[in-house]
Amino acid sequence: MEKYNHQKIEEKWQKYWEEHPELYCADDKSELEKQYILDMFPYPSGNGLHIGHVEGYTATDIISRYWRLNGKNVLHPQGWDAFGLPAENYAIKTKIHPSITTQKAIVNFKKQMKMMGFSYDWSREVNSSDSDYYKWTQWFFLLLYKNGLAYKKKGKVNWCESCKTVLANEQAEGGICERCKNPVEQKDLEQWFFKITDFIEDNGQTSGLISGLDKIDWPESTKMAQKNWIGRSEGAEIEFKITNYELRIKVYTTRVDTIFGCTYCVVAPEHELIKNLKFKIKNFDEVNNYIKEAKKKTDLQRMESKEKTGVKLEGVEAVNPFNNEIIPVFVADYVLGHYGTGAVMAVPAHDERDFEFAKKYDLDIREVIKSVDNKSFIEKEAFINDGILINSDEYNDLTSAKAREKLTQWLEEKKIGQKTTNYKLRDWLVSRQRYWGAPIPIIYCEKCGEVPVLEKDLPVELPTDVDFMPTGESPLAKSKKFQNVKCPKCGLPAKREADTMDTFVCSSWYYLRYVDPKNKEEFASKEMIKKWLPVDLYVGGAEHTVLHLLYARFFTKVLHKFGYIDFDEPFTKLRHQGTILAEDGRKMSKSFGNVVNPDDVVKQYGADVLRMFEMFMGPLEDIKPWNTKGIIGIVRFLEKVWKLKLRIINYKLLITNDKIEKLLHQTIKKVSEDIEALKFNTAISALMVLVNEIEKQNQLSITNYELLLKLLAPFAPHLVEELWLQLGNKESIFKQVWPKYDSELIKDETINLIIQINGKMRDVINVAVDISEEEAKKIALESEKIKRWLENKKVAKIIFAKGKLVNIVANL
RNA sequence: GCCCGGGUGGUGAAAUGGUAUACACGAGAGACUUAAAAUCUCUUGGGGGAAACUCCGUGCGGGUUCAAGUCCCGCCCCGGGCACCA
Repeated sequence: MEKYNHQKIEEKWQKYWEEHPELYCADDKSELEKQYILDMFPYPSGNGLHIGHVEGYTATDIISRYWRLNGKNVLHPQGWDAFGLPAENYAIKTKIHPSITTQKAIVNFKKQMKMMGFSYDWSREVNSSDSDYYKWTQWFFLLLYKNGLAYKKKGKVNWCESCKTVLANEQAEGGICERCKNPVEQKDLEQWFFKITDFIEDNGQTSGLISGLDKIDWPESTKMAQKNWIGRSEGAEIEFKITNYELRIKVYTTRVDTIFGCTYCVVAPEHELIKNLKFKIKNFDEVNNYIKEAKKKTDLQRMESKEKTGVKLEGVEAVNPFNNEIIPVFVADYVLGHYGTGAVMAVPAHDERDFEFAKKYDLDIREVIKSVDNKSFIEKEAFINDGILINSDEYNDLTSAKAREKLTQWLEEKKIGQKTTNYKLRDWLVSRQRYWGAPIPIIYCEKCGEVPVLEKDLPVELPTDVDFMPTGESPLAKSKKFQNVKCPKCGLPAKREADTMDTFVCSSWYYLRYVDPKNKEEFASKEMIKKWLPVDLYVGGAEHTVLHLLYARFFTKVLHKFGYIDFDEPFTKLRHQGTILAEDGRKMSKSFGNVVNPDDVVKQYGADVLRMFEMFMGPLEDIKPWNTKGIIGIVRFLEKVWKLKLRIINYKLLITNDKIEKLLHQTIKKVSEDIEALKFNTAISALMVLVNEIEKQNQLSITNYELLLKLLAPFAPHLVEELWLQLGNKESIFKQVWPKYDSELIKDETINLIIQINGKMRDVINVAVDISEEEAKKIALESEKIKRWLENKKVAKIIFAKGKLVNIVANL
């Protein structure tokens, strides 16, 4: 018998599959039940596919193959998230146009995916940098624009000096640029935003970004991360009068119940009150200096030192509306300008930050909430929990919750405040001063102002003749041909918007395009949307928890609201593949020199081995370290399967082997259930148990061997195709039907009945599976071992768990 | 600090409240071989014992239960997310 030669076999079958697209292409016309299995489309980097891609893509490939064998009409596409900063940065370094490097990377990625045997429907391939694709990205921009959901606004935005562009908040987490890891600065710039905040709560018939999470099957951690990022908080806005003046300070608080403990107010450095009260502030120079210094700080610097600083606004005083007390006002950068009202009422006794500030500047600390157990540590720290009100006039003795309700009611009656909900989530900044992205389809006319490009004029093509070196100016502004156009409204000379869109805009809708990728009239036809969407299973890395996954949900909700689609959550079920660490336990990184390259592993062991090894390492979602030594286990397993052929005998000559039959059917059940639950590691171990058992027999029927091959097919497609052919079959194994187990056959006739004494196992007796309670107890007590254990003991009671055990409770 | 996960052999890991450690790696012993590799067989949680057998054992301390890796309470440690959001 020929040796198992993975290189030869894998090459052969990859060629065969290429020639037989009907084996894996989704069928738009089929009446069969659909399954849409989606991977997060990769950014085609020059480094090629890495081991982490292989993990997620293998999981979806197994599922896709499994559902096809189960008679489902499976849509399993792949494409390229091709725009973006890395390609452009690389282009800047090498002076090669990003379209060329990207195209090269795509060719390599695709080759590697085929090398892995992934069964993608390549007829639906999309590339976000193709004008056929970004035409629709621009169309979505216009849809948002026309509905008031895309707008231009001047304000403080994140600026990355190294990437020379603005960034969305989600891409500047922790004050660091998501791409280049340099600190982000704040700049005052006019930029384009998408109104994602309109969709936080339910919007008409469309579920909101918060409540929509309740109806989808996503990892709890991902849902929580999104909720935290949205950061909903309920509180109240309250107006504080300023003495001897008409202006008022509006503050936001979630703790109205602590208002009798408010001993000062604080406004953020950028608060307009300071400008408006310039003439009243006696120490304006000092205040102004403080503001200038505060503005200079990056978010990162602000975070590094949480030391509270601030300056009192001399000559300005506020009045607490509840007790008419006159209190000082400070400017301090621990209050954020963009959140709430940009001003707070400070209650040092019950807020950590106010406490710190009050201690530093020696301000009054007044206790107004006592804990239920009456303990007070106010000398050392703030008491921030809810409790019972004290020192609060007629509100004394109320609980915090009740007090909030009553105090807010009073504010609303007096019209000096109201209940308010605030969110941390801000609108999505989508414009970028970079070249390699989809141009924003807006034209500026001196007469008509901001004018959207007409739909019939889409796409606005990205010019190829532009110097893409970044300067902070949008590179597109350098192309006269691109910029100088006629106004679509009045026909007079006008200028195009020169910014491009954030790549996350492109990836917010790509899963819609796969259902109808060639459509020239619409982003996808209603019919195809209805047929395929939403996505049944989405697998990708956890790093997209608040970026792509939030944006994609937002887009879906917009399309739902305007009647383009009839679902408002794009991904019914989501799973993240856990990071595969390097052998040394660190992250794989070029700089550590510990990167495992799939090409090398495939060359040495084969794609089937790599696929199965990654699935066998542990649960899909767990973080797992790579261990080259372990690969040999899978190699041995596949070689065993290969060699089993030698044991085949014609079934007519075979005396049926009940033990193998039974185990085989138990394995069918186990593998089917495990695949559906994405528990590939235990599915593989079940296959190993089966093969180990078959090996112990010296003969194997063709039928049983074929069943084994079918079970293994989703995991090791190349090997099984070859063995299937060698058995004399003419058609691909993937035209077969997934085996069904015989529920009668897998039933056990006898079981090992566990006999416990006080919960500890003392004997095991083989009995009929349906043994009665009476009989079981009798057998248990008759056991010699048990008798010995029960000497000098009294049996108090006997527990019987049907089909499992007998537990004798005994004492002295 | 807050919010999620998670802690089981030498290692990756299994286990609807019911035999803890399946499967795999590694290690040890043996078979085959002049030898090695490969392959095959056996052993492999720890302690005690010649053995039969027995005691201990799922991060720590309590609890619920006939029975806890699994459920509850309080800690410790590790990983991840958010972080001056009032």
